[in-house]
Amino acid sequence: MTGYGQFCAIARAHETLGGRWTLLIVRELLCGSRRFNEIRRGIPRISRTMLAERLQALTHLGVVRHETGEYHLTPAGQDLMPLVAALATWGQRWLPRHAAAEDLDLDPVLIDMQRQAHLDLLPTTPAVLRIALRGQPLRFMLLKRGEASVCDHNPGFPETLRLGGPLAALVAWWRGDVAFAQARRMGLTLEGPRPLVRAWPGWFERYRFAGIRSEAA
Amino acid sequence: MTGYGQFCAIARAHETLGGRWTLLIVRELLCGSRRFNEIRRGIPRISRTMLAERLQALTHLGVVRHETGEYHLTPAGQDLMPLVAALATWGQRWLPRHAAAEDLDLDPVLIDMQRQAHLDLLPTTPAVLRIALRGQPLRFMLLKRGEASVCDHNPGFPETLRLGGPLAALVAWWRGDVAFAQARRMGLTLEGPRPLVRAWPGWFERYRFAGIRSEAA
DNA sequence: CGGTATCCACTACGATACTG
DNA sequence: CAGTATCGTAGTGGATACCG
Repeated sequence: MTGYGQFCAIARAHETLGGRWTLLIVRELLCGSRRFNEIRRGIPRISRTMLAERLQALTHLGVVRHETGEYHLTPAGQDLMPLVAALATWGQRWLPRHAAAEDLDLDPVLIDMQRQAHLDLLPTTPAVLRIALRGQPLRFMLLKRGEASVCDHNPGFPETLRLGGPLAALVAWWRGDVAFAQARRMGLTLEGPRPLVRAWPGWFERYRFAGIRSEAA
Repeated sequence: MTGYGQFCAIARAHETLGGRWTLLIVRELLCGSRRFNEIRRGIPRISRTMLAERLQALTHLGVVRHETGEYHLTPAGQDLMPLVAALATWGQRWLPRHAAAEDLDLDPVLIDMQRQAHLDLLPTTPAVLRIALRGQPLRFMLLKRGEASVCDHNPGFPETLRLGGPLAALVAWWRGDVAFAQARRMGLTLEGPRPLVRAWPGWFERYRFAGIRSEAA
């Protein structure tokens, strides 16, 4: 017995979209990812098999279109934005903030930061941020006027800034749980020239849903 | 590997609420069900074990409160309404209407009809509707001013109306896919005194999301 | 890079029986 | 009525290896 046997659109939509990974893939596409491995970078724990399967299912459903190696949302897919936003809003509002900071991957955070950088506020002289968070892989972020990008290796410029400490502290700030100063009190370290360090948090518009107040007991 | 490893509230909310059955249980509670078996009547295919488990999980999450044998939504639970509505809206708009009429259970439809009856439009002299749809269990609906209820056996009044034909036709009307006249062309039959038959469809405010236009190709 | 094919482990789920 | 306990299975999804 696989179906719910219900006429109601809630059940039918859940049968269709409720599978593991599915809505995360939609989120990646809503955020602008287009290529197979680009999507994967935002969802590191999904297997290639699974991603391929889900993308095919979404294509058959009419949510995704696949042409010239790129995946795009159809109108039906774009219309999933309210649903995804409702999920995020509820989660920000009611899920406990402190927990869940365990067992997180770094890359999705960095990709989100890259997406949310104020490109026009970045410094004109390129700055490279070395990101060495406890227990996480080493990463670099290039920040210069008009461009923000993440790489595994230093792109060639001098490392002007160094970020260290626990990922949980970075996430707490990014997600809107605490101010940057408090994230530093949680162990996050940002080192480099004083003016750049002071300016750095302002270079980013935090997580899209960072503004939603927590109501969790 | 069970988690998504994502900081994002979408993933966290989905880990929490995305399991099979969970949102259907929330829907039942949002619609006003309170007792264990009352919830089950709206979700006939869930096992008792599963329902008990899910309710416990929801209680631990702070979405449901259990006292004096009744289940209630907490504020966090009531705040799931926008999410459930977004799911239903997307489903009504984009999922194919024709299909999915196979393999449906009758009872959830009848319960929804009972909930959506205009109690003040029902006739003052009680009318019993005998519901004998092809391949479905026999049911009765008592309709009288101020009360609508569903039972497995005739509650004692004469059967003034008889409903027959395929469940798919009833559902198509209820869900807003077709007008009542067209449902009859799909094989739905309603027999009884002419004035009651004519009035009957007007006694109900159809499915909550019946008004949402389908955009499906 | 962008997938597909195959295999295996696990666990989520349903059926059944039992309790207060 | 309102559950809990136990157990067997079907199906999901991850790992691995392989293609174009």
